[in-house]
Amino acid sequence: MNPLDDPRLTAMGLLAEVHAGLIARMQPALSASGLSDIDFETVLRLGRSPWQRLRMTDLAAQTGLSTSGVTRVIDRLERDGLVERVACSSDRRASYAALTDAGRARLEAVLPVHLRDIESCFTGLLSDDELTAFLATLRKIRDVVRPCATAGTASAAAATARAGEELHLPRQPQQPRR
Amino acid sequence: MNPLDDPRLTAMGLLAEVHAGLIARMQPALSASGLSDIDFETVLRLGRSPWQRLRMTDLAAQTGLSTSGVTRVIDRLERDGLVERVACSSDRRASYAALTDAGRARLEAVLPVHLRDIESCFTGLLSDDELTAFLATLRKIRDVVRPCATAGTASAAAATARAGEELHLPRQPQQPRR
DNA sequence: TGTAGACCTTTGTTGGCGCAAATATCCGCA
DNA sequence: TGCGGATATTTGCGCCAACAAAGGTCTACA
Repeated sequence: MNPLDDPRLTAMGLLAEVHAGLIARMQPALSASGLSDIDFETVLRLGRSPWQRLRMTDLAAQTGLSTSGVTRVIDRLERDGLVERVACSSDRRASYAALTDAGRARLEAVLPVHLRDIESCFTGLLSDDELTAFLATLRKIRDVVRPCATAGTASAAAATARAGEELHLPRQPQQPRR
Repeated sequence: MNPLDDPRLTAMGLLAEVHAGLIARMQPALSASGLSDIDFETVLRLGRSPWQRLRMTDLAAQTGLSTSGVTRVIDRLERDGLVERVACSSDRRASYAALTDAGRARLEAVLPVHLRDIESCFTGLLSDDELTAFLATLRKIRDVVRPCATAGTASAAAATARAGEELHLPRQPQQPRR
């Protein structure tokens, strides 16, 4: 049998195809709201974070972008008024990217149609049991390939101190990023 | 409940995270062989195709790249001697990208470690039943988001004529790509 | 206190990719 | 045969992101 038809390659290809296909399906609704893919992810992550803000570095860790990439994404979003930079009072090197009211509004405006997209191309295709099993499998893989993607979230902060009561979280010993 | 914590967003995020994480895990082995991610996909798809060749347009359809993107990928691979352009005898507009012996060798050299990577971060984590169910779910989604990603493959050609006997497959009525 | 090293962010540079336009070719139809 | 529209590939252009370097700041330790 041809080694190029190995079922592991097929499995990997299938996963990539599904991911790419889903992204392509979501794209139109997002760009209709003037948000690129990565813009949306950024704004969403900010919206989900305590005080709707995140340090640049944490945003980079969560999104997988380089820190310079984050700088420019926030440049664009700040130019459009969806995000603003806020100096960090406890560490003058750092700055927060904080969602503005306009950013929050933009996010909430796209959300319904985006959720409908996910529903119609993904979650809605599966039975409850099937979806549950699928997500459990994904989590199993995620825990192996991405052990530390929670920088700046409540759970990560809780690991070091009672979190969320002060905005300037103490530095935590970050696992080397490679 | 915060609409930003909708389980559909979580599901989508999980899938994206897994995909990105897996890609990141595969990267080192591939780039150690001098192949970028997209290079590897291209070479692999050529290797799997009849006569180890594919028309530029079909390659674009399979990879999701634009046709100009394919032009430049093949430019690079041809410069490195892994692929060569072959004129199509039945259609002087078209050209094939054909895997060279060096390309085939390069592909077979990376394959073992790449398969081991997939095994250790993905398929090897799951029981047989779990993997089967996972792939079935992926196929279900794939069929919805990507109904036509088989351009230039045997199955696609078989739909129009007894295929594979002549290299210059007859044009098939391509579903509009948008 | 002073200093070395780590850390956070930004900026210059480079390479990749999509879009639109240009060129060559094919095909159906009068 | 000759023409118009469709198709295959390439090229010019602009945007986006990674990498590397630079400047400012923090922290541990002597």
